[in-house]
Amino acid sequence: MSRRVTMADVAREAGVSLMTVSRVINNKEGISDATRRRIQLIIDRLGYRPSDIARGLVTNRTGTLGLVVPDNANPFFSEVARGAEHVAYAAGYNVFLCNTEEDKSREMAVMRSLEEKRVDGVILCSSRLEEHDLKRALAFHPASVLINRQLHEEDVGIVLIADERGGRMATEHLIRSGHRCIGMLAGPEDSYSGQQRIRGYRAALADAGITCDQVLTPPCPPKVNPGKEAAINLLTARPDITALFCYNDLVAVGALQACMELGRRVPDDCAIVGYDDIPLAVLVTPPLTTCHVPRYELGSRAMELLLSRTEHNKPQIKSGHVVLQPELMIRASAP
Amino acid sequence: MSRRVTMADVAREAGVSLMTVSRVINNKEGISDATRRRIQLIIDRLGYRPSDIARGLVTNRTGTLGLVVPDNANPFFSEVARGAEHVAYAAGYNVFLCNTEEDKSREMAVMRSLEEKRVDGVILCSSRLEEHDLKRALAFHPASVLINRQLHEEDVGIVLIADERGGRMATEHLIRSGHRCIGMLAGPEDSYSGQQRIRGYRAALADAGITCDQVLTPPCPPKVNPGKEAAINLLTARPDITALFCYNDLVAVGALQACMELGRRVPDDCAIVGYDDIPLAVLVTPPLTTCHVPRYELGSRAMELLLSRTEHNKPQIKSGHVVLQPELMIRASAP
DNA sequence: CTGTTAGCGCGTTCAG
DNA sequence: CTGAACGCGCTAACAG
Repeated sequence: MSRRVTMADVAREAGVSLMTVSRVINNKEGISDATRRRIQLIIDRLGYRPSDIARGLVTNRTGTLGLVVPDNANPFFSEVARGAEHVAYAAGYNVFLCNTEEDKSREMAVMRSLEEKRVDGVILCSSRLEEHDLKRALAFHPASVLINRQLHEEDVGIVLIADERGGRMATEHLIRSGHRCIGMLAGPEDSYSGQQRIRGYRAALADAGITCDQVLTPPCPPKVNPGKEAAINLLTARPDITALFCYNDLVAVGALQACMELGRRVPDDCAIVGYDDIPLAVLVTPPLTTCHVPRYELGSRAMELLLSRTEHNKPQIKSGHVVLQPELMIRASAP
Repeated sequence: MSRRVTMADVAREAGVSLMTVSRVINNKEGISDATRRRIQLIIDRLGYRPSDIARGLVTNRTGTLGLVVPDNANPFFSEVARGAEHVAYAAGYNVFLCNTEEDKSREMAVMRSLEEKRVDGVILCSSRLEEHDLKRALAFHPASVLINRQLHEEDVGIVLIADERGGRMATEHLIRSGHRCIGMLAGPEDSYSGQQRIRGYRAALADAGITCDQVLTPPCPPKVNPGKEAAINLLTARPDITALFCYNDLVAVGALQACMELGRRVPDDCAIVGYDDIPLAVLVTPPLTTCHVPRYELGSRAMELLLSRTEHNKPQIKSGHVVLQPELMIRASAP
């Protein structure tokens, strides 16, 4: 490929000025249909592609957004991403999907890189950053939305799951089934949603007059194998536990495997409740009782919020604060 | 936020010229350590971020690459993406992860959008495009690599799985176990890897002296539910089938569910073999016999190839053609 | 309806 | 070791 076709090439070929070509490209008014068609033909023939780079330099907008998630391989986040991307594409935006791999310093690095790319806005999902760093990371972005993370700050949209309520529902379900010694595999300690779920868990126990025990809520990375390990440790240390509430479905699947390995039958010897309701939840044996979370909607709502903050012609979405409700799905792992 | 901090602001503040600042940013030689440190300090204090947009306009490089996959929610592709992104990040690149949702027109649209973003190169994974469209789509990109897709064209890197061999291994395993009527849920008809896997399947049957039957290889979208439907249809139409070879593990899980619904026990009444060996394969009951594919490596090798074609200082990787080997993992669904 | 002028923020010359 | 001028490809604002 010799040299890229530029607007000037098209203009010369058509015998018009740059502006005329520019107007055709951007579908602006004030061009006769005849010239418009003629120029479009030349554009197609030459294979001209407008440069978003050059355009971005002058308009100060890139048509690009950032979406930062802890782990793209987790079906929870890939579905959130689907929701967000769908809305973004429909509005003509592209999105950088960035993985932090549950790592704070990578999260900071990613945010900086997105700044340098001059994205028009960012969605930060389940950020693990401390408040100070988070504010700094957001400050230089033209618009931003948080998912699964609270922050007291004007100018940032927030989309949350009612996780305390979810944690409470899950735990109450286990209590109603007669369980009195309920452990929780609590997920990452710096996860906001994890903290909320624990609150719900504790509140439910307290309401039932069951004394809480710190030992019963060990943290763990939110994946299958760490969940399995944590479950083995907890169930070995505390054989009196008859039920486990898990930070998410991946951890719950790990717990399932742990029970199998320990010779504990699910749900008879140990009931298990997950969180998220990812597709995997109904594919394992027994199927997981879990808190359903509207994952796609989490992403799409966040993106709508972001776009409304980005495109000033659109009516700003009234509330910058959306709370979505979880729903308990009762299946065989904790009937 | 009032106005972005620019290089000029830094230069003015430091009492030096733009060039001096530029040299510091890009770690170029010919700056005294003293000034370098002094300017770095000012950069940090002002929160200056170099604009990749402006830089891209002059250098003609964006530090951005495209990665196009059919379905980001499929664990196979998310792992390929992990491999590719890991290599890209290590080399200082960002990547646009783009979903086509198994749709050809979206695939074309995505490729065009990537052109306009002026990415430095593209990896196209499991492209469904016809040869003509594919060549056109690649032509305007400075560098490109194909995964799971053959194409006779100089200047494009290719990373493949030996899928014909994989299909053969899977089928031979079933034949060795005594099966004589083996169906195949063949996946998308326009998938190159699907076509290769069918070839392997047919070759194995032919070698064993088993007559092939077109009816036994219905295509289906590569997901759980379509796989389930296809399996129900096939097993209902041909109850004499005692084994199914599936395009991928998602389809195989669908087949598993179909068998459960039809009251067929796996593997006794119907053996099932999948493909890919995604994490889910060992989580379902019974665990799937499947062809393991080095998914992460598929992505990382492809990205290495792409970078070697993008960065002219690096030694070009000799062969632009990499073939990775699958490996049969024998588990309970087809012992 | 179409063209002209100016500059977006930076890196690449080439001179000091 | 440092700086001044120029242009990357495009659009905004204003003329005609």
